[in-house]
Amino acid sequence: MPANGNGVSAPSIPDIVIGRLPIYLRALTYMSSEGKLTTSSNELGEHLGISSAQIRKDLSHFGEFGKQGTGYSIPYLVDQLKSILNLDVEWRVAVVGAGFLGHALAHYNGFLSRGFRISWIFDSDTSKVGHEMNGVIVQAMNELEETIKREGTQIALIAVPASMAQEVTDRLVAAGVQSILNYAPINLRVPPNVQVAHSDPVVQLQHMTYYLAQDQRVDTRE
Amino acid sequence: MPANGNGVSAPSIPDIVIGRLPIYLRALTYMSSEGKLTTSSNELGEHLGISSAQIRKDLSHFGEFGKQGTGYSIPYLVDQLKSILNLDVEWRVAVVGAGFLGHALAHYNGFLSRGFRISWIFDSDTSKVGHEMNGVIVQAMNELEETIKREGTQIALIAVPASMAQEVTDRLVAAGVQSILNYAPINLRVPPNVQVAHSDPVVQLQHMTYYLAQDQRVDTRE
DNA sequence: TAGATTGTTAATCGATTAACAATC
DNA sequence: TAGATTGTTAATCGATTAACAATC
Repeated sequence: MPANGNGVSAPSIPDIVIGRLPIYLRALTYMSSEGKLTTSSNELGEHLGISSAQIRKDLSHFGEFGKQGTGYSIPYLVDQLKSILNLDVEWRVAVVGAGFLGHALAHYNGFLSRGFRISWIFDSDTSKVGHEMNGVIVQAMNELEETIKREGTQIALIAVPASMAQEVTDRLVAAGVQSILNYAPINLRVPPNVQVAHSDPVVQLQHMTYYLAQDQRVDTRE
Repeated sequence: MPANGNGVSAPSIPDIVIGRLPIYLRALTYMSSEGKLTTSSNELGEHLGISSAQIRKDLSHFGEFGKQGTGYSIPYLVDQLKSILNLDVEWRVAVVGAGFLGHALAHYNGFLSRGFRISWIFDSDTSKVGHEMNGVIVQAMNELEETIKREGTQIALIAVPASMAQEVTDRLVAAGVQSILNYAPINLRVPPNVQVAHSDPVVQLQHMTYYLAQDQRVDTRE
């Protein structure tokens, strides 16, 4: 679901293709860190468990990035993918909720190296407000709207309890946030111009338990 | 990708359908907590932004759970979905890595109410070993194999740095783990009989930035 | 040059949707 | 009974794959 709501019809690229580009970028960055300078659609596909045809088809939506006979220059393709994904500048991100999860997000090193900086943290608990988390001062919830509007914040991570998540969402959206990564296990209602992604580990685990044989489980009877 | 590797051909149900069942279950549980007793494919679809036809088709793979004219009993459908997903007993889960993320996972309340219990935590940092995290004692990494084998652990969460994730995976798989939820931002290699799910917030954010207008971003030049 | 690999086309495959008879 | 909604079929839509001419 593109959910970009910009109303642009035209040769729109399938959202499922967009969703694979960050995976390609991650794999190429990894290859680069291993010292590799070139790769082929076949090699990249084997690394990811994806067919080489799919990789070539996906990339062909955006241009011609390879060379017959030799494949792709990794640094060049990394640059191109970053540009396509609007990662040529750093995105500043707000975190709402300074509990265990907010804490983990604030300290996660993986954001900065891949285009994102946790720049604001909000929490309703006054005992947390004013304290620093990895260089960011926790702000009170009543400062949320003013800060988001003033700074033009477009991206927020929701790390509050499920019971608060919709209310927080409504406030973020009203203040101008365009993209939300939601860690609360509920379905958020947002206007069509706002993007929401979900992170719910239980959904992922429940998907996997379908394939796990019952007879191998720990028997909790007595 | 089913990746269940059990080699069973037959009237296998599409993996994409399996992946939606936990979403349905979550929404139905939410409706139930709101006091609702019945729903229709139309109402559930509106709640989730999915067509009613898709919901009926998905459920039809497993049986007939509704009544013409009145729809679905929520408690009954919840029970059925839990049974299909093998959630009628509690799954015990191991966490590898007791950093900020491992800490957040150990303290997350959402697991227990939805079928999973964090029962073991491992870390290589000897200063963490022996300390309690939400009722679980952190064990040393060299106890991993023995514990996993003895307890028959089938599910593990990987919350270690990317540089350690493949090695940890290999050890988990060798010890008998069948399903892995990986929080490290690298592609794990596993045998075909082992399931891997990824949780990488940066991948989700990069997907969304594709749709964010460049001219609205904060300009970091100057 | 010979070998390798791209970008693209057409064919295949699979998933979603629309429609409706059945029936509560 | 009349209205509502299911489960299912067939049609549509979209995504993946196989194949290959072009060319590095």
